[in-house]
Amino acid sequence: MITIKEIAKAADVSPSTVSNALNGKPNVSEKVRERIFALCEEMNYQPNPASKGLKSGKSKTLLFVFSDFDRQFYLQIIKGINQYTNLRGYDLLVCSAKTCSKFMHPSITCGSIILDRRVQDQLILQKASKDYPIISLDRPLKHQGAKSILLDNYSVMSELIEGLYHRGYRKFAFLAGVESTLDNQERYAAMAEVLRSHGLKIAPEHHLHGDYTEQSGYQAAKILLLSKQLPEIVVSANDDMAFGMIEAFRESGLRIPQDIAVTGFDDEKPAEALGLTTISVPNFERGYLATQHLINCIIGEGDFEPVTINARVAWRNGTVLKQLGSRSPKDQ
Amino acid sequence: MITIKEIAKAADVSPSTVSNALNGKPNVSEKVRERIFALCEEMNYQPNPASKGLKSGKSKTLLFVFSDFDRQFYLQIIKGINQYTNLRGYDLLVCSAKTCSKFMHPSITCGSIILDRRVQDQLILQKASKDYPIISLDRPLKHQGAKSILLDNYSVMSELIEGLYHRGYRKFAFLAGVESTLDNQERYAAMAEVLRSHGLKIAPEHHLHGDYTEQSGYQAAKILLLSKQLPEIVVSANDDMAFGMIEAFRESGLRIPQDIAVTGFDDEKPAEALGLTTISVPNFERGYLATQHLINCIIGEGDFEPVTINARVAWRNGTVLKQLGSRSPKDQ
DNA sequence: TTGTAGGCGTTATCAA
DNA sequence: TTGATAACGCCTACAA
Repeated sequence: MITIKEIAKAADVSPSTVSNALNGKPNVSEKVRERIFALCEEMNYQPNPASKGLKSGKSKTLLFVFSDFDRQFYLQIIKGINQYTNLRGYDLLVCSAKTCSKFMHPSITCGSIILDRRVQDQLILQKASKDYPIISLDRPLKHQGAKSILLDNYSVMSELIEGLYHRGYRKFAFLAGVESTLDNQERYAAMAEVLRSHGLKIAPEHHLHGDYTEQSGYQAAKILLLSKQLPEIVVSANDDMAFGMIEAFRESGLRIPQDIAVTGFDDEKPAEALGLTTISVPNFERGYLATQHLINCIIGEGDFEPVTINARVAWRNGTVLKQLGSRSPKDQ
Repeated sequence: MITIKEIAKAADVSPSTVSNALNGKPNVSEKVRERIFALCEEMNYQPNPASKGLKSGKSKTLLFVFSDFDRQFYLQIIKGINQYTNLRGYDLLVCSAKTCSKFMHPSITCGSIILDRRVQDQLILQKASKDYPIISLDRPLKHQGAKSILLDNYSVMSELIEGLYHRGYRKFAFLAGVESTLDNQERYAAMAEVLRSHGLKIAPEHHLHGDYTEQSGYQAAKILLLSKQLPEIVVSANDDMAFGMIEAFRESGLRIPQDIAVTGFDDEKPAEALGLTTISVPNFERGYLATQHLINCIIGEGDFEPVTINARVAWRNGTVLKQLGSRSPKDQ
């Protein structure tokens, strides 16, 4: 590797002069500057970013941590992050939970956005500080240096269930995601509460379990089909599982939405083509906003109060009937 | 930031002893080692990766460069890269073209995989060397230090067109992507050659142009609909444009595939649901393979000969008729 | 078993 | 306008 020293030797000046020239300092003569630039070109000099970070300690690079490369909507989040990062003149680096610890360091990056359940809370708390702010998505944390951006699962899920109730649905099933996640808990709590307020509840055999994958939705549907009584509608904790269910129902000859209705959560790309009623999460905006907060914290103009953002119900007709008929759901 | 020095002071030993302890060197007594570890924990010591890379120069971190956060199938490539990277005990960093130059340096990463048209050939040639190998996807390069992994567009496109010919199609249109890209050129050349071998060619008004986006496909279809004579089939240079076309045709009341057939390229997720006949590219495998070659080059066991991989035609019935009828295509 | 000293590539300070 | 020197945090001979 060519270093500043070798350029200096070739240009017959001192290393500091080369450094000054390269950094556009005014105290270098035009003649010398030109000579140095020519030599850098010629010798293919590549500045060593590690040593640069050593002295200065500042990096102007943000880190985004995520691993779940299956979930397409994450791309929208990256897009939002990427766009705002560029806007403010920062660089973006992406890595997965496995290796993020190493890169969450002021000498490499100056802050991070975490969207990866596999990152331990403890690691975030350990790394976060006013000098190294961290934004965590979908993960409530109370810490000076860590700021949470949360989705208001509860409100939007309530809106969905209310809407379904008013369309005439009474017999609900819930397809849960990973039980331990806060998202899942909130989505379930909202649903249960709205139903309770209408004197309804979910039958135990209609409380289904998946792990957010399409396959688990397929399996849950197959199991549901064994039960004596089918629900009128299955509310899935995410789209992927809803897709799996729909496939399983269709395979069994059930018509959707006439025989059984399905809703999702996330509004992934195929949801629109399928006409799936689901929850549309403003992912691009989430990423954008997260980055905005992060940079503000970095430059000392942000606070560490949690922020909540809203989603909306995307009503579509492919998987939910407009009007079920309040008492006799099967007479379609 | 807590450094090794401060730990040393607190533990009342020298910095080198701390370094030795932390690196598991045998020349540290159990007592001292324990004291040091406890203090690191207590003081929340975070080793500075930049300085580590300074001396050794080796990083065991790979870089993947891509920006096109819209194209979903890139996720599959990352998945493949990520999986193999983990397998070999390396770390993975992802960045976009805009900032990659900075991170393509031995002090940060030890090699990169480039899948981003916006990265200039020149930059790759400048950075690549036996000590810093670069794998470029879909970009032919001849250079010691850079290895190309290319898709055999020509063969698979020939197979598609032959198959369509044998199904009875005669009047072909081609919806081109960005003209300057090699991918597009090869796809067109294969199509033209197969048609020529059967004494056919594409009418000038049936040579359509897009830029790989869904919207451009939609527009191209609208323009095509103005022409006096419609083709029997439009072969699109990618899926996204095919999706746009299909939407436009349907809006105009055309039935697909009865009135007009469509094929794509990429086999993106929605292609299956739509029944779109398209080219399925083994993206996960490409990523996996690219990483394998990269690491082999890094450890000095690879070569820099280009590699070609094969795609396959995914025949589906939603957008192409099984048998058009060799002479009278419209009598469906 | 521990400590000292030098170096990695760059930047900043200060002197020439 | 330039150059010498020290410093950033860590590692590694080598000396004690």
